[in-house]
Amino acid sequence: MRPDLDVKPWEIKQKNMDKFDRVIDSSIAYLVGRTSRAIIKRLTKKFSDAGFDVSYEQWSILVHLYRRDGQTQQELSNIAVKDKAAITRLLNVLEKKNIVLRIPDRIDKRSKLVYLTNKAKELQKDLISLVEEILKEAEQDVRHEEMEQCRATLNKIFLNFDRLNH
Amino acid sequence: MRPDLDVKPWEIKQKNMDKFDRVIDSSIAYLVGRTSRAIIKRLTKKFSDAGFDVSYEQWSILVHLYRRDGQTQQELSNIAVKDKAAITRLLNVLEKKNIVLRIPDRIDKRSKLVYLTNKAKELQKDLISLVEEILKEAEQDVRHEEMEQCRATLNKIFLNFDRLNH
DNA sequence: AATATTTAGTTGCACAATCAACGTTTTTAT
DNA sequence: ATAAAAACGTTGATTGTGCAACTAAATATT
Repeated sequence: MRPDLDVKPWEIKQKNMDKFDRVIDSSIAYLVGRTSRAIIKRLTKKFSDAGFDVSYEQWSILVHLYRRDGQTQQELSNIAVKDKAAITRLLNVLEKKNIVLRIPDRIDKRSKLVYLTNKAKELQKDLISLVEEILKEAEQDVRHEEMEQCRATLNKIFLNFDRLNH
Repeated sequence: MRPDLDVKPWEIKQKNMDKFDRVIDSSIAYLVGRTSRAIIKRLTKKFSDAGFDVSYEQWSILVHLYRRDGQTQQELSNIAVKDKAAITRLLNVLEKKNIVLRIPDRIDKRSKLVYLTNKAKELQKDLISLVEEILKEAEQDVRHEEMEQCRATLNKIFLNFDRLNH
């Protein structure tokens, strides 16, 4: 019984309770991770229930193109904070679905410019509506100022790590 | 040039700038997503630089076992907010690395109880130190109250979606 | 001008996440 | 007591991610 174990779990719990509180529950890493996954799950379901064959990850590229299309893959990689290889593959999928197209840049032949198709523009209104619904859902019981403050803090934390990651 | 495109990007930008601000930059989904990825990247590097062959995902299970081992896979799935299939596979890896072991529950024969090995306990102190360093890094320029508030808000948001996801 | 370095994008590899389907065991309902 | 429903864990299929190595093109160095 309880092989390979010389300390009982409740003893560990006693000794390190405060430490674990800091490292787990109250850890910002845990909180942002599970919140992120919960949002992804919700968005995935909303899109799919509404009959749109667009994954969260595809949306996360698409939304930056709705803001401004004709960006290079590198720019998309930076703004979406994803590896450029991930961008390549997401664009492969989006291109196969006829939602974007890649045009080689005439000036800098290394680059490709990514444009939205008409199909993407047909989707735009509906997808954005769904996402706005989701943002409303997120804000239940959260005052406007509180949300603003949370965004600001998350931004600081992101920048702290982003600096260290480069 | 600019094929399949009847609206210029700067026109889109003009028309919908406020909408995109809401849907992208200031969107909680975007912020938690990129923050989560930045933290994972940092932790992955810290662990690997320190010579520990433990991924972020493996750590995210391990930490809950450090708090209390002998939990079922279902319990781990709930607390880590991951699909039980994901837990199965992460435990396969951790078991192969001799960090955990699964013991069938004598009472409920459907369940398996997951225990830490001595090797896991040897890692414990070092891994937790590294994570505490990371949490410190996150808090640069963030006042204690501010971080508390952010955690509280994230918790609310998570619960809002968690409710909808079930 | 020739060479070295950097940059953009792609591919292979290893890893992880979710969903659905399945076998086994337990619990609930009839 | 038996049958139906639910719960636990595993597996297969599909999708997405990051790192490192690579090709082609642009920029910097000398």
